[in-house]
Amino acid sequence: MSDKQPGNNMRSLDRAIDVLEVLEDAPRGLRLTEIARRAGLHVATTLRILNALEARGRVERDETHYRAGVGLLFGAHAYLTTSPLVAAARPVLQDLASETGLTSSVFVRTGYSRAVIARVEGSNPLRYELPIGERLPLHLGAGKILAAHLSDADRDELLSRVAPFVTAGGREMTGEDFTAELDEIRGSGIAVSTDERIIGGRSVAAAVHDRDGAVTAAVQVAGTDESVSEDRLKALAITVRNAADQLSRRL
Amino acid sequence: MSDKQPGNNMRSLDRAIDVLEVLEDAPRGLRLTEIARRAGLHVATTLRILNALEARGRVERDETHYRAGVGLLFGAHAYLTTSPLVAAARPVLQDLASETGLTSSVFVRTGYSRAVIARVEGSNPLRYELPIGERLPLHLGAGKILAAHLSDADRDELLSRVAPFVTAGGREMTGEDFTAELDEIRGSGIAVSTDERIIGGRSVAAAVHDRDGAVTAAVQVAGTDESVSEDRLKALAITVRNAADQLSRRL
DNA sequence: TCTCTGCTTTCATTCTATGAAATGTTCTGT
DNA sequence: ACAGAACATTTCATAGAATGAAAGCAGAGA
Repeated sequence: MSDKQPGNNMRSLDRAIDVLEVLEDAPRGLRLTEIARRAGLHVATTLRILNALEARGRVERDETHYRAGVGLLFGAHAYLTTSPLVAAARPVLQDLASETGLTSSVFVRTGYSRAVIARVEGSNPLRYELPIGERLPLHLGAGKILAAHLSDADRDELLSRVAPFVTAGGREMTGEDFTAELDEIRGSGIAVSTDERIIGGRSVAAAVHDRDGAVTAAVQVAGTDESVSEDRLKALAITVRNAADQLSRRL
Repeated sequence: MSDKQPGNNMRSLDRAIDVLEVLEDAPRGLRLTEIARRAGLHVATTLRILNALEARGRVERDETHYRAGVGLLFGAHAYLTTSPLVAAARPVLQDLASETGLTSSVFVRTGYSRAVIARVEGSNPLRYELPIGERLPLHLGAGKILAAHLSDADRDELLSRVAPFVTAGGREMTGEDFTAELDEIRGSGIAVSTDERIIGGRSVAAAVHDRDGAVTAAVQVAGTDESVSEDRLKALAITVRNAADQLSRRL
């Protein structure tokens, strides 16, 4: 899961997080052996970690399977209520959604993934389920605008993890293709994606900068390829960039 | 924070969770020394834990303060999408809310607190903010129905932590009062609360049992003391109990 | 400038965390 | 029903991670 980064002490804690990440990425419960395999840990070690986490409500189990526990809710709640970014994002998304009629979201990068941290549904709210906290790829959709501003080392690491890949729409991308696209995105400041993560879906995203100019988040509008039609793209690009800039200013 | 339970290995992991819990309970960022103080740990230890957590996105910091990190969202998402209880609760709450017009919730106990794991707003949705994952007391409101079914040891531990206490409405409760009320609640299977956690608020709650008969969750309807009027209580008690039983059967 | 408070680093020691292996348990297929 | 495999748990000796004291820094305030 995570490469052994030299200089990082606290091995058992680090491994516990490995275990948690395995659980977080699984759509259903997993057995001990499988968790150990995916986390790259010894079974005995994995068991001890799971027991410790279970004792604290961070993990739940039935007879045979382990899954995420209720205790994990507290952390998310704390993040959503204390993060200045989340607080700043809400009103911006509200405006963006009512102006465009599209579902508007803010993403943040963590490691080599991203997470939705705030979302306002557009006029036709597709699904009820709130996707906050879903782990999404950094190389597809709005993730690209975040990927485009990675350091060289981080970008290479990302490439080595995902490239080459195929989008949901069937487009094949090599590492070179992807790097080139990221350069383009960085130039224009806008990432447009069609059929990348979901077929029939299209999105427009722009980067949010913190006070130091570092890219910390992305603002996105998304919809079907009909609601985000080709001839709206130019206008949407401007709108989304404005929203992103507005959010940047609020930080 | 957590008593040293003998036989629990994985000390550093356990302490890391102590640190996380401190952060989760803080309405805003905290300084290193303060976190160490609240968690009952040495500053150096606390710092190492925070660094390890920060490296994994579980904690964020600005110049001086630490707070919960984005990485914590993933766990909550995983819990909400994989927990059978959450899945079973949703339709039951939907029915309950439309039948009563009241905000309907399911709570789960973790340690000596509880968490909202599912909620459907009633006819007058008070607040936009989604409270899923909020840590709430076990001795007030719907928490009582969970407290009423604790083991003797756990109940004593809870008492030692909170009793004596005063409700939001100003009622003073000693440990004996509280124990007596819990006995009553256990007998009737229903917990009614007025002005306990919030002034002007009233709720009715019933217990959910798993296959083994253990109490695993609580179903609650809540509103103002006007919307949950005295003369509705009898009918609501039956409705809520039915909902709880229905949920029990789905597990 | 000096002092106080809080943060970070260093270091020797201890005892936690570790993995191999043995033991116990639950599936699977015949 | 049985044998064999796969999985889960416990035990144990050892390595080295985690620990806390103390020293070294940095920043705030007087």
